[in-house]
Amino acid sequence: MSETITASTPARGGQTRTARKRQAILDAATTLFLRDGYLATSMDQIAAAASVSKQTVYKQFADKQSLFREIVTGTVAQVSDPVAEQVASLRDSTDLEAGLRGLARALLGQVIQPRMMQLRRLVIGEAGRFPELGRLFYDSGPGRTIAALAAAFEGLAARGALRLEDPLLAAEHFNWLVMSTPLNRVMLCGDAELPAQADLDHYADAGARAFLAAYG
Amino acid sequence: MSETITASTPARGGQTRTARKRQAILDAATTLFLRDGYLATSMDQIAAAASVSKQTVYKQFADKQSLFREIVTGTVAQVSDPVAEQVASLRDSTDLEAGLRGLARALLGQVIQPRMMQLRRLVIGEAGRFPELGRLFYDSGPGRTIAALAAAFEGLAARGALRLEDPLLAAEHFNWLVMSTPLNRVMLCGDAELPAQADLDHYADAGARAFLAAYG
Amino acid sequence: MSETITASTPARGGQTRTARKRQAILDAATTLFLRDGYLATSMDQIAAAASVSKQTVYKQFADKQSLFREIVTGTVAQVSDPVAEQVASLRDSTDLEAGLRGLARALLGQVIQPRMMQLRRLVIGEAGRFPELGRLFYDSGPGRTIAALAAAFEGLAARGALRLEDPLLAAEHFNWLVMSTPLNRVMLCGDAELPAQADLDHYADAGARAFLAAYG
Amino acid sequence: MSETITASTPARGGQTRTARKRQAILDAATTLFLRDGYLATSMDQIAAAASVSKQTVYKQFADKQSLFREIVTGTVAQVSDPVAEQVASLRDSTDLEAGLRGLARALLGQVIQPRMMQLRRLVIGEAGRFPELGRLFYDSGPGRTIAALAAAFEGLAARGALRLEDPLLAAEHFNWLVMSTPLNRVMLCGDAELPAQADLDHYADAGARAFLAAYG
DNA sequence: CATGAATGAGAATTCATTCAT
DNA sequence: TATGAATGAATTCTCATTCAT
Repeated sequence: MSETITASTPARGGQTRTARKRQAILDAATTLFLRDGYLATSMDQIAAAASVSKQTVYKQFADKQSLFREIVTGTVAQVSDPVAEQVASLRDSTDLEAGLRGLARALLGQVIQPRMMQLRRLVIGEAGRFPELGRLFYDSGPGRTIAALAAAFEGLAARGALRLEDPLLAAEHFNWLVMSTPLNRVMLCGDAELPAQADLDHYADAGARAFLAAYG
Repeated sequence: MSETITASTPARGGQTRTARKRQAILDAATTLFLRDGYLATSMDQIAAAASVSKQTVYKQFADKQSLFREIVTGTVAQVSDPVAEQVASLRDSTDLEAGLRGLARALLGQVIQPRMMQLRRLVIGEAGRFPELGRLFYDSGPGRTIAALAAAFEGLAARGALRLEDPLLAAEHFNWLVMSTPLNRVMLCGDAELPAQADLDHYADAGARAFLAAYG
Repeated sequence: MSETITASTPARGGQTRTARKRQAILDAATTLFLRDGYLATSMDQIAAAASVSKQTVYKQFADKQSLFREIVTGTVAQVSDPVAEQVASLRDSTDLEAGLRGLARALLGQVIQPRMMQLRRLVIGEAGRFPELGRLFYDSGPGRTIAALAAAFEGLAARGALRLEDPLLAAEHFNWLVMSTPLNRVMLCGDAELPAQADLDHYADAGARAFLAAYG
Repeated sequence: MSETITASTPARGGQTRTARKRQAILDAATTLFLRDGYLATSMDQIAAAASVSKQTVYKQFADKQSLFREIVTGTVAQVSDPVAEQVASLRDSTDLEAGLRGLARALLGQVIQPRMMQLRRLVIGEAGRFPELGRLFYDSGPGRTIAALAAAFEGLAARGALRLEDPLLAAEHFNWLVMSTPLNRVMLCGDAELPAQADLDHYADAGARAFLAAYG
């Protein structure tokens, strides 16, 4: 018997047609939700942007809230991963100042990405409607980074490379010294205000330097 | 200014009836916008909450956007005032550490108020729709505080009480060292996460201490 | 001061404009719900039939269910009243057979009205969605009639005019002897099957006669 | 009739796969239509409940109305059969009272079954949309029973066992004396109101007794 | 032949805004 | 002037039915 190609033909990219459509919906919805917010984005828009019928959207996602939650959860997960490794590499750094400066630049670079800033604005703006997403964002974003920093700092303090009593507090201080200034400016004044790379580096370096002056 | 005599009886509080209704609308709209956001608040709700007909709302405010802008502008103005004085008083403080600690507590106390946090979330969430409000908030909030701090720090540096090259940068560092930790936590995790007063003081003190360790 | 005619001008029929519109909505909705059922009647249809905007409908009635409940409750009330009096007059009737026959005709006449039959069908058909309406209908319709009959029969039995042990049971028997035949036929076969007045009288008389044969 | 050989393997129960699917659809649709009504049941639900694709449903049944008609017709047929025999057996009964009482209990037992009550509610509720189903139900249900009763009663009257002029009328009276009370209560107040078996027997006995008192 | 997608419409409900009274 | 009604469109979600794969 010849091999019949049936129903779910696994076409482009090894994905079934359904999975491809699902991905198109997720992509479209991500773009729209991040740009316009939850209420200002309609399911019609999403379906149109994904070149998919509304039915298909509703067959894949129970309702608008589910879709939104999935979008935010997924986007958070995408961005929260790479941070931890960078923090961990701090322990082995021989030149602490250089290590902190590099880390500062990396962290700030992560956080200041347009996509990341939109997500932050979105989550903050919808904190009333979706409180669990705010907490999720905190835990996988700042919370996670700070926890990793605290662990690293504790190690450095044990080696005498840092002088500190409360590693968590020091981690908070480092984190926000490095990124609060550009973060808040961009968050409130828009991506138009996004500083040039040189300025970002300057903020990062200055934050690392101030941290070392206080805890070095 | 001469008192305008209108058809309306100038009753309670020396305000004309029209002015009183206008105020009722503003109050109601402030509460609702801050709680539910721009899109989720309807003109019907506002009129009902102000015990006023919808027509009256439209007579006083051209449209929803105007009303929203006025609300945000007004609320921003209310809160941004008292900060400057407190910063200015830093110059005359004999005990710098105590002065900074007091200032830190005061600033954080201002910023962490529920009303203030709601406003911040609202402005950030609507940054896409009302970019000018984001900038306004920044300029009358963090921007203004930081500018005042920079001026004060410059004076202290001139007196040799602080060691710094870039007063604006130092001001940024002080500001965010003091409030970033609780601010971000509450902003994302909700007012439920609002720390107790003792914890707030601790954050403020720790921020001031770290600042002094770096710049003192 | 001249008497100003303000806002709610009490116009036609002593009703305010709002009340008049409300009544128009109720009338239209009654007709449509009775004719087409709950699900097959749309709020658009109702608004159109009442020559009223959909907004006006929703301002008067919270939602479709509320409107439906009000319709059914109101229609039930309209029809359930006149029965009791007729039953009560039975006690004073000197000619029991004539009295019962008259009562039978009256009861059947009430129940068999098209409006009443539609209501019955509607309530039965929606018993799943609105169980409370089924009970309401029962209590104000058959239940009430039967209770009144039972009371009357008890009196007659005390006078020796009827021979019975369980007045409630006798009341049930009388009621259904009189109306089950035409009621069930019309309910299932439609108003097209509605018997002529002479046939109705015949059913009523035959029911009363059978009742007397059993309980006389 | 020759057994058709199709592409499908004639598996379980000697039924072809197609026939099995058809049956699954009918079962699922029966359950859903009886429980939720015509409009509130969607073809999607039916397909899902039958574990069959929607296309398969439409391959077997032209449209929703056809499927509904088939459901109701079939369910009516299932239940209407056993009644006739029981009625017929009345002729040979030596003890008329016992025979009537037994028949009354049997009839009521048939009619009061939950499945039967759901069907009755469904047919009544959809009488507007599907008038032919109401008539069908009447003819195969009450109509058929009453006709059989009339025939039996005529025989008994000829034997002098009953005293009656209009056998059809007597049949109607017997039928409704026996079941109207519980039937109407359950139909309107829901299956929650379903009387216990003892109560049902009591209604049946009382109905038979009243009938005998009138016609014996 | 059967699965998922598409269609095209229609449901309930809400909105910002503007007339009429 | 201020109230209720109207407008007209948009929202989320569902439906019966039909293609395409």
